[in-house]
Order: sequence, then structure tokens, then C-alpha cells
Amino acid sequence: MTVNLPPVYEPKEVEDKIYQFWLENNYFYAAREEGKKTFTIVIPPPNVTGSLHMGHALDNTIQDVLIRWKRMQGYDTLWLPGTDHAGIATQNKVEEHLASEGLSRYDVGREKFLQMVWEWKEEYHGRILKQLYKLGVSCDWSRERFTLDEGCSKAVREVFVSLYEQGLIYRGDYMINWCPRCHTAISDIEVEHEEKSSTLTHIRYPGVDWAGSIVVATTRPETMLGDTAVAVHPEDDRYRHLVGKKVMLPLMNREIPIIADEYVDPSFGSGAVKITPAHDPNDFEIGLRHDLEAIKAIGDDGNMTPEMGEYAGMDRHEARERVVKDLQKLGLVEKIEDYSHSVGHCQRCNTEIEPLVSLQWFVKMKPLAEPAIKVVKEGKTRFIPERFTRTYLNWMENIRDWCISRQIWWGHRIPAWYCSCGEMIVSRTDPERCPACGGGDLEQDPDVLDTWFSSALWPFSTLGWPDKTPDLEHYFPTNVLVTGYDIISFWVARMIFMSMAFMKDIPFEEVCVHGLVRDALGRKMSKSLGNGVDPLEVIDKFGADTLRFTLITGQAPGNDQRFRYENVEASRNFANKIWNASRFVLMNLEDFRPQGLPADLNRHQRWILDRYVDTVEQTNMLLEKYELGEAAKTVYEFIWGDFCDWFIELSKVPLYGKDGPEKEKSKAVLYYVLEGTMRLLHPFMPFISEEIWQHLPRKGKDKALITSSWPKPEGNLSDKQARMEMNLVMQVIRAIRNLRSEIGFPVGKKAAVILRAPAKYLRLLYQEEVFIKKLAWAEGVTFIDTIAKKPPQALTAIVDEIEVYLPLGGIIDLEQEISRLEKELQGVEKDLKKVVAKLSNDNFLKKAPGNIIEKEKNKHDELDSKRKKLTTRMTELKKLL
RNA sequence: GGGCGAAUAGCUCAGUGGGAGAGCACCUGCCUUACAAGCAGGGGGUCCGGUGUUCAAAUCACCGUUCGCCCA
Repeated sequence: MTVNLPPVYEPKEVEDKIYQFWLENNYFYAAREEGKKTFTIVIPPPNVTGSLHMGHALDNTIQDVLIRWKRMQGYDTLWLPGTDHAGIATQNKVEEHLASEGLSRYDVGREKFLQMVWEWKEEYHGRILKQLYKLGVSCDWSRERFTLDEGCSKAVREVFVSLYEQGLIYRGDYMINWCPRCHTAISDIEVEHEEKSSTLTHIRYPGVDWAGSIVVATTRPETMLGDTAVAVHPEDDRYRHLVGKKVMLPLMNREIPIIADEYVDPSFGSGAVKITPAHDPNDFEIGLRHDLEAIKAIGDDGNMTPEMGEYAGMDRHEARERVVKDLQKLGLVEKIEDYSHSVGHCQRCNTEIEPLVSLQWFVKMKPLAEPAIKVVKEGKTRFIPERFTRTYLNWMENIRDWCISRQIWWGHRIPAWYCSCGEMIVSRTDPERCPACGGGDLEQDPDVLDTWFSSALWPFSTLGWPDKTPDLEHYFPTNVLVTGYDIISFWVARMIFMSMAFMKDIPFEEVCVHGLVRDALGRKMSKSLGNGVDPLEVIDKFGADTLRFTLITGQAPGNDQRFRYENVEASRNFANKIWNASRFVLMNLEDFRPQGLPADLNRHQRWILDRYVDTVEQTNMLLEKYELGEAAKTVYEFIWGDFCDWFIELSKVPLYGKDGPEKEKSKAVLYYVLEGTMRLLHPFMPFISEEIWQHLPRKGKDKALITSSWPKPEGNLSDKQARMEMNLVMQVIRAIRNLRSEIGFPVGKKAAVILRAPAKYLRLLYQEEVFIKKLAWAEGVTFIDTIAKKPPQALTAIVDEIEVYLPLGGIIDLEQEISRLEKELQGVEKDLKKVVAKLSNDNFLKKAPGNIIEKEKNKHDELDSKRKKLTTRMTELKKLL
């Protein structure tokens, strides 16, 4: 065959074409083949809010590596793709868009608004898919899902009603986190705490039925308007006598009681605290214990409520200043000190969260958490790396009830209806009549569910649950979930407890946790910083294989990585290297028909095959352990270091020579190794490997690399002898190159070489003569045995028991050579000293394992012989001075 | 307050109970008919500090320092 590939790899010419080829041949489709082991991954569904970022690129590349690897290993693989409706986030986007036209969602109405969100969803869903195609992911697109599609919605409805019937979902007035900007309740984990410098205001409340006053300290003076008590610790002697008495709440002129509660920390501030049950989670608890009224001072919009007299309608921050000012006028502010404390912010819009009491829906978590804790403790679901188990358990064991209702429109509407008679109906099907009064005046709850409620069902709702589908039967539980550590509690934990509750089984066996992709300076990539790198841009400029390889090699399990263009370039260079090595092989495979490996392999061939099987084994082992970065590096080192730098160079001798049979053997091995290496490379760099593979003059019926098999070397190709011999030969070549370079002898210019070696090595070296000549630019190699006289005016190097001489006569500076040897001798003596110390230690000899002692002894002999040879040589040279 | 992580070459980071590694950067020499996105050679490190366990610690344990993250 004739091959004419360009010398620079152009991903653009290849990638779209190859992806199309895979799609057209349906290679990603999971055929549900009986008798095959399954390997299933469900994608962490990206939000339809916007486009994919580097984190998605990493997450999906990891999944694709695993899926391609398992597919080639012959598993019945399913990678199920999909997207998430992302309630608040998506709704915010569309509202922003509306706001730019001066409209709010209320102006357009619920129905019209939802239609607009669906349009938005369609657009971004399309973009996301295009991005995933570009990245080269091999998802089964025929099974794609969306959290708001019919099937997922059915699952959501079933779970909600079922949990309600079991008493695990309830509705009630409790303290929740309210985002005044998103205008909805959010769950505890959607609140991000941020340390802020603020002030601690000490306010004096005058006594009513006693003389004197009591001082309370607060970071939120404006909430005092809603105070309904002052609390002290029951054992605090300073205040014990005041418990049960009353103080006058300034500004509001309301009498409130002094109560005693264990919660109060006597060492904080004055030891007395104001209690605002409507605006602080702890105060709310105290309020319940003491039956206090919860007076709402701040409304849903973040402004003071109408009941707050002259402060009514004022923004909460403005009210804070006014309240302090007014209290100061009354002389009731004791002092204001600087204080730092953590303030909750909305994860979606960064607005300060307002804790307030509100009528919401909740999931009772304790009973659901228990089995979810158990399966992880029993190791049925494992986190990788293992340390994330603690993150998970820590959260699960301290879980609180989950507020699941959201006051937005985009999402799964809560399946509860209220009748004018006061009856509430929770139902799997939309009710038409009230079962209590028979009336038809029913109104559905206007709220929707937390997005994570539907994502929590993802591993089984996407496979068809609550129906008993063949897919669910066949592919559940899934094998591995790949995700970032930032959503372990949001998502991973919830999938586990929902799966335990409804499937009575784990959702996945392993959770492969990765870190974040940061910018080159180590900062989180964010819109506001504008430091995000668009994966599409990188793909466009460098190719998807390059981006994938960069992300994979930059990744150590569970650790963050920085995205740097230096690394991208290194990966790009690697792709080009692969391309050129393949070009070289293909250029030499004219009229070649693969017929398996020849029988009488030479040393180089046995060596590269030994390296190849070792690489396959290593790569496989690392993939098993989810060490994808190390696995990719192993392949990199083999291709660049062993195959290109050595084997291809060595092969040039027979390929360019006249020995026909040797030439054919070379072709056969080059082909064999390149073909196998493309299979090994495929999960990491699917495009270039498929492209090259398609150019190979293959035997066999496989039409595509993607569905061919994972390398399984023929027979036993491991060859210890070849390995040892080649190591020696390579060391000799390196030693010669090194000597030449030491004195600035130009590369390519020939120089004579003398090798003085013991008899056992002479044959080996003689056989390798032509290769030593080529790779070390030797004019000729003279072999002498150890009794032969050494060349006088020559550079010296010692490799094992072999002495390497470069007899360069006049151009050698003897003094310089002596001092060079002296330096080397010092190094040898330093190492020798360490070894001697070990070997003369009785405890070492007694307790260290045999192979270690053996190793140290060998090392000792080698160093000692080298020391002797160097010393002798130095004395000889000194005589010449 | 509780938990977790990081600290290794100039930079970014792997690694591991038994001779300190990679990529990039740097220095030297090369257009050697696959590749200058390349080839050959080189310099450069108290593996954060301390204590302990061990025949052996950069690696394990404990204490500390600095930085980062998560949770309350």
C-alpha cells in the first residue's frame, strides 16, 4: 500500500470525520447482550443552563476512557447520557434575559414563561451535545435522558407520593434558608458560608418590673425588632435572679421575658442574648422550647414587614443602620466592636441568605440516611480515593431534614392539591374531585421540587424505573459514578439513599472522585473572574485528543489540577510524535501483509515486545485502580521513550539494509507493536489512534478500533534476558554519547570506539556493533578483552564491567579528563560508603528481606569494581602528564 | 469549633517503606532521509521543620509551621 501522510498531524482533518464514522456505525449503542458482563455508567447530567466548562471536559473524558477500555475488553457497555433541568439556575438565566427587556416572569405569566425556558433548554441542550461530540465521548445517544422528560417525571411523582405515604415527606412551618433575590427557599447545602468582617452591636434593654437593664450583643441589630425574649444561661449567677422578669424592647416598646436556656454561651458577649425566633435557626429552636411567638421582621423580599412601624418596607441593610442610629439617639447602644463571623450566601446568586420561618415541604432524612450509611460502611459502594468516604459519612451522619420545595416555576411541580374545603390531596395521578367533599375546586401547590430531588433518582429513573424495563433489569446497579468532590453531598449521597429506598440496592459500586480544573494561577475558573478556558477553543486549536490527554495526565485521583497551555502543548507534541512514528512505520510497510509475529526474533525485537507486554500490563493495572493519569503516562513513556527513541532507530538498520528476511521481520514487529499500541492508546486518544489504525494494513475482520479488542499479547512475550542485554547495550551507547558530548565532539561526526570487556560480554557487544556504530556515531568499534592493553590517550567511561574508550588522541585535555574522572569517582565513593554501611550492619543482614540484601550486595560489587577501574585509569593518565 | 488536603528541581506536579522522578523552563551541540511540535547531552532538590516507629523513612505515626478546601 502507498501512504502519503502529512508530516504534521492535523486533528481537524480527522476528528469530525471519525466521530461521524463511529456514529454512523452505531458503535456506542449498548445492545443488551445476554451472557456478557455489563459495565454501566450514567453521566452526571450537565445543567442546561449554559455551555460546558473544563470540569465537564475532565469528568467526561474520564468516563470515556473507562467506557472505551471496558468496551474493548468485551464488556456489554452502556454509557447513558443526559442533561439536568437545573431549576433555579436555568430559571435565573431566563429571568435575566427577561429583565434586559424590562420584564419579570410575572409579567409574562407561568405558562408563557415555562415555554420560554423550554426554548432556552433546547438551545443550550444542543450546544452541550455538540461539545460532547467534539470531545469524542462514546455515549449511547439513543438512550439520552432529561430530568424533566416524561419518564423522569413519572419517577419523581412516584417517589414523592410514596415517601409522603410513608410519612417521610411532610409539610410545615419551619426555619428555612430564604434567598430574597431568587425568591425561594433553598436547602442547607445550597448556602455557602463566607467569613465576613462585621460589627457586634451591644444593645441595652431596660428592665420593666425591675430596676436596671440587660445588655445583649448581636451582629444583626435590625432583627431586634422581632425579638420575643432575652435568654441567659440557667447557671449564670449574674442573671439567675432576673429569669422570669421582663425587659422593654426599645423602638418597638414591647415587653419581652427573660428566659433561661442551656443553649446560651455565658462567655459570649455579656452572656445574655436576644431571641428572634423568626430569623435565626437557633432562636427558632429556643422559641419552640419556650413557646415564644415568632414575629417576622423581614419579609420574603428582604424588606422590613409592614408590622415594623416606621421601618416597614425598608431594605434589611438600610434598616440595620437606622435601627442602630435610633438606638444611639436613645443612648441604648453600649458599644460597637469589630467582629468577624460567617454569613450565608445563596449558591446561585450570592445574595445574603435570610433565615426565616416558612411553610415548606421537607424530607425526613434520618430513616433514609441509615441504610445509605450502612452500605458505604460495609464497602458495597466504595469511594475512590478512599478518603472521600469520610466526607460522605460525615455529612450523612449529621444530616438534617431536607427542604425540597422551591418557589419557582421551572421544575417538577409538587403533586399536592388543596381543596377549598381544606383537604390536601397528594396523588400519583392528577385528581379531579376532592375525596373529602367531592368538590372540584382543587388547586395544585404552586411550588416545584428541588432539582436535586430528580437528580437523586438519575441512576434508575433513566433506566426506566418505576417500570420494570429490560434496561433496568440488565444494567442496574451501575458500575461507577465519575464526579467531582464538590457534589458528593448534593448528589452522590442523595442518589445512594434514594436508591436504597426505592431499588433496595446501591446505585453504583464505585464512586471515582476527581478534583477541580483551576486556571494557571490555581484560581477557581469562574465567570466573574473571566478566567475560564473554553474546552471548545482548546479543541479547535489543538484537537480533542490533546485536550483529553492534557486533562488525564494532569489528574491525580481526587486532586485539583491547573490548566496550563504548556501542558497542552506537550500533549500536542505527543500526538504529533505518534503521528510521525506511525508515518515512519507505514512508509516502510509497502507490500506488507500481517501474518503474526515471526518465529526467530532478534534481540531488539524481543526487547521491544518485552517492553510492550510490560506496558500493557502496567496500563491495565493502573486503570483498574482508577489511576488514569499514571496509566496515560505509562503509554506516553513507552511510545516516546522505548518505541520511538530506541526501537525505530534500531529498526532502521535492517529496514535500510539488504537482508530481505531481516527486513520482513522488522516490518512484522513494527506493525505488531504499533497496532497494539494504538489499541492501548485508544481510550486516551481515540481519534488519532482510530485514524492511524484505519491506515494500517490489518488482518482480521474488525472494522473499527473502537470495537476491536484490548491488547492481549500473543503467548509469553516477556523476556528477561533481552531486557538485561538491551539495558547494557543502551548504557554503552549512552556512555559513548556522553563522552563525546563532554568534550563538545559534534553529534554525527564519527569517532573511533574501543570496548574492553570480559569474555562474557564480548559476543553480545560484537553482535550489536553495527547498532552501536549507528546510534553513537562510531567510526568503528574495536573489541578487546580485559587482558589487552588499554589505549593511552582516550576518554574513559565504565558501564558495568565494560570499559568504554574514545581514543581521540591530541584533542584530549588530559588534566581535564583526570578531573572529570575524579568527580565521578567521588560520586561512586559516596554511594559505596552508604552500601558498605548497610552491609556491615548486622541488623540489616538479619532483618531485611533476602532480595534486598542481594540487591545491595550486587550494588556493592558493581560500585567497587567501578571504583577500582576509575582509580587505575586515573593513575595511568597521570603518568602521561 | 469539627473534618480533609497540600508542602518534592526555577515553574507546574507525579510518586513511593529499600538506589530522588516527569513535563515545561534553562545550558551545550545538532536541519542524523518519521518528527525542529524534533534529536543527543547536561546542570539543578535539607523531598516544609521537629520527634518517634523501623535493619531501613521523602514515604508510616505524632507535634508544629504555612497555604487551601469542606462542614457547623
